[in-house]
Amino acid sequence: MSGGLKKRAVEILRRLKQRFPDARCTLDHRNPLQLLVATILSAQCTDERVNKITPALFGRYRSAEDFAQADLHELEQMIRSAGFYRNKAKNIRAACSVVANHYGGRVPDTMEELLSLPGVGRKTANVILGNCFGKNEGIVVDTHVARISRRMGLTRANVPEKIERDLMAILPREEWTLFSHLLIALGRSICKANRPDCPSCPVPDLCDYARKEPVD
DNA sequence: ATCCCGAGGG
DNA sequence: CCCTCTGGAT
Repeated sequence: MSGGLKKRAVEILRRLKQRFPDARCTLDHRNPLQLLVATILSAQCTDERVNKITPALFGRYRSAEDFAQADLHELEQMIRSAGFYRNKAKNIRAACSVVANHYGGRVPDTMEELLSLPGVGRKTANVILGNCFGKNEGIVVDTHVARISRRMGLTRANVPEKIERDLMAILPREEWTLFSHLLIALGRSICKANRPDCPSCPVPDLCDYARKEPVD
């Protein structure tokens, strides 16, 4: 059973909150539309790079309709440095076109509606629901969350959907959004992909990886 | 070389 | 399950 696992997860959460009291969404945005665009841009690309692009982008395109009518080539050039720019430009324009034409210019606030937008998967939908609408419909599973959850023994799964389900089963729902931000903060600073700095980690005693891979 | 808050398609 | 799409930072 997962009774012990739940307690462990809650303790991990408690200590991470102490260590990263300011953990939050690091993508710059002022409204759901901007977060939608920024999140599409963030695929396989750091938030810092997305944040370098968005000021000019949001100055040039101010509404879903603006994005929907964007010249594809111009949009591509503006987001070039985020990588996958052709797909992303197409997805931004297509998603905003649906928002403009089918949702009256407002980004929808349900999982089902968000998933119906082209270029929006579970991950992007969770980011928007959690950070714009205060909803915990699921847990954002990015590469950090996936890697750390496995290292800590909170899941053994590899597929993001399965990892998400495992995490949802052991974490209090009201903490789902914060949990992602905390693990991402930990992943960027300490629990990195190649050389995790276990001695600096606030939860090495609760982590399978730290216990069997003692550093130095 | 490896990694970055992915999604869609085969 | 696999693959592709892309560029910049380290």
